[in-house]
Amino acid sequence: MSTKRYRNESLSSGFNGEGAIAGASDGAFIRSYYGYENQAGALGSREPIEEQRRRLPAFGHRAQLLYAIETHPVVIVIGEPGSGKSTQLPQYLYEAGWAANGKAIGCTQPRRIAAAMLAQRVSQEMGVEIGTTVGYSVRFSDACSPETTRIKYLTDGTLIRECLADPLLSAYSVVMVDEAQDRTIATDMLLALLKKILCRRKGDLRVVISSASLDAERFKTYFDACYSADGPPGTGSVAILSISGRQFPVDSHYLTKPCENYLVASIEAVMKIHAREPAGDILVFLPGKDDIGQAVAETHEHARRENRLDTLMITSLSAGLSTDEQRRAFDPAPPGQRKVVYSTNVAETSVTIDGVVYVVDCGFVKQRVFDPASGLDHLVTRAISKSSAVQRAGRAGRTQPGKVYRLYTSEAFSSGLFARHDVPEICRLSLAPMAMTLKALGVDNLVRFDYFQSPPPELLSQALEHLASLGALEPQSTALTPGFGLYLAELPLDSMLGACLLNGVAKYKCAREAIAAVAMLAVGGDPFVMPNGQCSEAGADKRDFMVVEGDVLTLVNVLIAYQETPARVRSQWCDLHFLNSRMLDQADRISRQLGGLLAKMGYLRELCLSCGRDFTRLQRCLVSGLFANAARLEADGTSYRLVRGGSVMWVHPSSVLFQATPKPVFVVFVEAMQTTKLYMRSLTAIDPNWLTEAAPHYFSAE
DNA sequence: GAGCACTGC
Repeated sequence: MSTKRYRNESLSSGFNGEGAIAGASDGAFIRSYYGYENQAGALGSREPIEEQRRRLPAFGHRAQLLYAIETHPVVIVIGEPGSGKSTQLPQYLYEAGWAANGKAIGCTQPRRIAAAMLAQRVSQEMGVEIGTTVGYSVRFSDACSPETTRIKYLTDGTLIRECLADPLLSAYSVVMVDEAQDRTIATDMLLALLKKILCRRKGDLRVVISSASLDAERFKTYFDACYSADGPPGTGSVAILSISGRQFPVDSHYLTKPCENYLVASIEAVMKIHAREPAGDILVFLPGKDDIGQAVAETHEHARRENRLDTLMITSLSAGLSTDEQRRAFDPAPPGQRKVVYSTNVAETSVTIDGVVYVVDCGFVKQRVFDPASGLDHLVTRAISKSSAVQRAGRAGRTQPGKVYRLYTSEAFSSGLFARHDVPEICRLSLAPMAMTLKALGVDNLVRFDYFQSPPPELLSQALEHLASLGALEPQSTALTPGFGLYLAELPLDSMLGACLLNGVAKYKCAREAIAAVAMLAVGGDPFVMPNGQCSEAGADKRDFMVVEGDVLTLVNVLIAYQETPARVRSQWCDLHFLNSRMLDQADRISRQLGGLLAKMGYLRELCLSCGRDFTRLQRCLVSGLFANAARLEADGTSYRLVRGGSVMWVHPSSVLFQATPKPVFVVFVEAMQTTKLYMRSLTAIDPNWLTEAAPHYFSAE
């Protein structure tokens, strides 16, 4: 490993190392969620809150920001992490009277946890109860009151939903779109909707776009175009502001020659840091859970052989872990020990781990991509972007100067192998949900819509064809069909699952089972836990719920049994049957939310209908939404072939049909996964006649 | 006989 001192320019530029103090920051704030607010965080500090607020970099820009927003309908704020932009800007606007007219200042976040935590933090800073002046609104949790809430944190998805009821967002005087560099589909949609709304509201709405990256010009160009048409010519519509962050310098170290195996290299790097570097925790970025598990085991083994096990605290972090399991990664190492956290991308933006001084970056990430030709999702491991590398490195400099060890050469990093930015979601995911929402908002022509970034035409046409095949679009006008299409757009579900649900309720009269099925599938994952040493007992319990019709019916059995268990003993019941109670609780909440939405759509009477033991009704209901994912057994008796498109597919080993012999001749699946083979997950055995019944047009050529 | 990155309404 090269020890040449190399300071990454994009990291050191604009970073304010000198004079930086540990105090209130976005990071300290997120950390407080895990209960560590007393460690150098703002909340436990003796310093009065007002004093802490004044020390934030954002405070020095207060007047400048307020002037900019007074004189410009759109302000773009480039803020480094730790600048205080997310917590302070809305407060400055509130203090300056932007909410005095009874309207609210909205601040959107891509993630629920960030919205809730920011609201928590800001309500404390302002000394008010959460849900009064300061509130938040995310799925399943609404701490807002329309009468009193003036600063409102919400996810961008929630604000888009609010657009459906209030297309001009008339309840807001200012909308701040935070973390715009993430470029989620929801953020992209919101930018486009806000541009339209700005033109209609004639100057009484302000938009603040807050982004960590430096491509402010792109945001400016997009919103400037809005004003060249019907506003005064020339400049004056969009202002750009830059707020430096609170970040210590991070020295970058590259490999002198490429490594063959990033897993081996990362463990070596950890052991070297541990042997040679002064105190400070190590954060290692790996692409997936399996890598992390292996790394934990091998690091353990290395440390044991070197007789240094008592000097290392080895932890892992990924989104799938329970809160208790995650907590260990945030626990401080005991005295005399150094903590190592092997993490997926969650640690890149979503959470901040205190005390990290060294970052090891393998240079890879797992990303979902959608193939419009087959209509299938794939999970691929690919090289990270340069901005992602900078973000990962920055994690080493939150509390003191740090070091990043990059497991690739500096030549490779400068080459085209690492893209400048990540491919935004609108260019790599299925656009069916976006297309439905835009249609529901009255956007007729999705091809000529003024996107922040235009999606690839093949993704857009695939989405429209897909929605048409489900019966959500009128054949000629491509408007949403009055009942089905509009309802589908209102459901917080993937379009295929939404179609299963609506047909299950209205057509197949099995609302109870249909709701249970889509709720379980929406949560995702495997409800059956296999504890070490108790695999045979756990396997026996799994068999109690298993049915030959496949995974989805098995999931329905599990959730209905859970729901029939009295609430106070559900958790013990789950332990007894080796089930993941967190997952079932989440599925139960989703099923209740869906029930409420269906009742509002006028299906109150149908809601209690059940198909009982008549499973075929539920199977036909599933086919009505999943027919595009139909596969037929090949002559070999194990592999399948997609009915439309012809890809060869395999039953995923997690499926209850994996061991079944003989296998069903026809199946529908919920998702495809490409790893060593193209696997089908969440299967249901079907009768091929149901395919033509559900979608005669779709299978007419067969 | 393999293994789910991460969000969100």
